[in-house]
Amino acid sequence: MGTPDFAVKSLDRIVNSGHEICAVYTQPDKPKGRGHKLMPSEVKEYALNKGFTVYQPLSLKNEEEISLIHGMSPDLIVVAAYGRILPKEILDVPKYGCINVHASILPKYRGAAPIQRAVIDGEKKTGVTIMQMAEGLDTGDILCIEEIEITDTDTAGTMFEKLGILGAELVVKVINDIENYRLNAVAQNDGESTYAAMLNKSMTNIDWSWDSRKIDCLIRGLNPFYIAKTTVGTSLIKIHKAVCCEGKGKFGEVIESKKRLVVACGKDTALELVMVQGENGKTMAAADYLRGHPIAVGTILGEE
RNA sequence: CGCGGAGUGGAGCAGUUGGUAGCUCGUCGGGCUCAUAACCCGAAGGUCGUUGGUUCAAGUCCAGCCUCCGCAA
Repeated sequence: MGTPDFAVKSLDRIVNSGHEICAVYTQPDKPKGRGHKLMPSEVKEYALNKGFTVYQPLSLKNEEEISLIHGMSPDLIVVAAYGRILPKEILDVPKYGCINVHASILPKYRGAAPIQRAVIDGEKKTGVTIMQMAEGLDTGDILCIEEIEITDTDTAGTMFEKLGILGAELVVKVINDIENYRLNAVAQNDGESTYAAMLNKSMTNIDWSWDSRKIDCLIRGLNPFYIAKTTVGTSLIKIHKAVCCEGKGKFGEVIESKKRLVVACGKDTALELVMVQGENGKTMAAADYLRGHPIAVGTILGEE
């Protein structure tokens, strides 16, 4: 059970390691993209390609769905970024229960956006946890954890990729020796848990009073799901990529705008904007942007 | 039928009420300088996304198509 590319990676590894797949569950097709066309999830595309049976129920909390799964009598259900709650009746169906591939070092960053939140918070490392699923949200016993570094240039996008691969390897390892891992499961310390709430658009406006590191982490943690933005006069500008650098000035003040575009931030730090995108434009290097949209030194960003 | 924007020399943009296509940067040549991503002089480079239409005349107006992008999910 899963939906995005992150889940495809695990599914693919499971398939390739010779396990039998009785069915693949994914979210229903949703209208997406320009024109509001109905688009299948990445998992669905992969599964159909491989010829698996695909189910896309709106909810699993009803008799029909539960008995359908019962009928398949699976040994194990593997869930990765599925985005639906499994009722207890389903958790209890498989011989080995349900396991989940979660992209954080539990009990930290339980919830919907663990990868993005870890990058935004400036964490130095994150990881993948394979856990036995319980009724609470990401509260089950831990079967296996592997950590991975977050570098200064990682974005939520690159971490998704890395963690997806790591998760796929790890989940196969656990499945192959499931009985042993179950015996050595460790309960989570609920007192240390934190919750990674979903991202929303109100976070995308850059607050230039923050120090540049914090702003950079926000930019990288949102990318590519959202792109952080600010304003130049009355027009919007999105910032795809930035890097911390030397300099000081008023919050949001442009202190260099010839070859490089540098903005002063809080605590006497500064941020060089590297890849930007103007309104209705495509994303481009800051120097390219400046040729067609000159910005005077001293301009304050984020103010109308 | 979800809404909206854009396609102009290598790059990024401008082009007003239709009438010789401009700007910043880059490139090439020359000059100046101890020196430079600096400065000065000069040059090359565009069938204005595509097809058709209106017109004496279309980058500019109209219709279709292609490509890209934002909102929304």
